[in-house]
Amino acid sequence: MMGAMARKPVAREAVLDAFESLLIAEGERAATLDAVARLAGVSKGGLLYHFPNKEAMIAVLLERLDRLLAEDLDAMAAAPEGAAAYFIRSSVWADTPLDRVFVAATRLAEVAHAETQRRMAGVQESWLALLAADVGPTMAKPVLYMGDGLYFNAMLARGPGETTVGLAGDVEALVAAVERLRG
Amino acid sequence: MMGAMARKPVAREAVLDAFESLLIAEGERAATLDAVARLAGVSKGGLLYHFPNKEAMIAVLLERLDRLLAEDLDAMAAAPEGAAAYFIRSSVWADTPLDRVFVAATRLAEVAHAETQRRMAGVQESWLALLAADVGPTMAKPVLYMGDGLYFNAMLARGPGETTVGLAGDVEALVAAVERLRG
DNA sequence: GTCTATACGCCGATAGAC
DNA sequence: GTCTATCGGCGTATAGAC
Repeated sequence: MMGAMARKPVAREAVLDAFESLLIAEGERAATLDAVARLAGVSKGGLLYHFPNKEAMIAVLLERLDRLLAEDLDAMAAAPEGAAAYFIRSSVWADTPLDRVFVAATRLAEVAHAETQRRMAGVQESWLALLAADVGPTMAKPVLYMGDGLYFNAMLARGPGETTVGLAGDVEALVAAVERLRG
Repeated sequence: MMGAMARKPVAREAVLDAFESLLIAEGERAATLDAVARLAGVSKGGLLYHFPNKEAMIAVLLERLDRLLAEDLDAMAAAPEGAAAYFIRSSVWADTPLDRVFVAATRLAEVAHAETQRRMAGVQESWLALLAADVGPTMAKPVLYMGDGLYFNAMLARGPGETTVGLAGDVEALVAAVERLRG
């Protein structure tokens, strides 16, 4: 028998993953309940058993964002290369769980979803604080914007996923730039 | 009498402006034909007289983008402070005509509108070329990403418009950062 | 827990009056 | 040139069978 903690049926996670994937690959408009259900391999009715409505699905996605982000902030604070270098390197699209929720959430923020916008603003503040501790308060924003720009470009390319080949090569130039800004 | 060049009725421009405003302030999903028509002060049928369908409206918006962008590239190339400093300063949201079409177009690119994505990629290349001529090939991308990050943040804030007050003060730090990267 | 069937509103677009 | 009326389709959500 499963313990009392063993909830979260597989179907539920599959639905959430499908929602995330569609947001990333095809944008918010394509992430309809129908499309999500199809990709997750359930019916629309089945989907709506797990999530009473679309807002509920978004809310759980944002929980996932919070959780993965908290882990990443710990890693960033403890990074041997320093928070700034860690941040830049992790701003390249690498299809990690955090990359995925982050981009998915960005798609929601872009269509003016208020709660998502609030969360994303909070994320930026957290990153900024750690960057300021590493490279100083005045250079923190330049570094933050460099990382954000990386994401922005990856997303415009034509949705991430297709790893813009040139990008990986740019990271070292960015890390080098960060070193010059340090102090 | 107006000369042969005097086309473009006011209503047509009003519709385009309304479309742009809605994209900026409320995102792509809110920029429906109904909403655009209402904001422009015409009926849906009236709107569809000027633009046979929504794609046509997007196409004309992209023409506006191209036109304003070409002007800005000229100014950037000729800027006394250098292309990089000009670029960073102009990446701050200032509600200029170019800022507005650019953000509006970004909203369309975000929902995976193919043609818009192509145009935006072209824009990035043009900027990159001018930046490379100013700060050198390796530091061009760090500068480009800084500017893009500025836009990204302004858009996440909660749609641009509400000028994130702190931002204006950050510009000098960014310009200073660019100076450090020069070489 | 998962499905089918269905209600209902909104979106894009057409037809045709004025 | 601008309007009203209307259609087909899709997207969210509900009801209820299995």
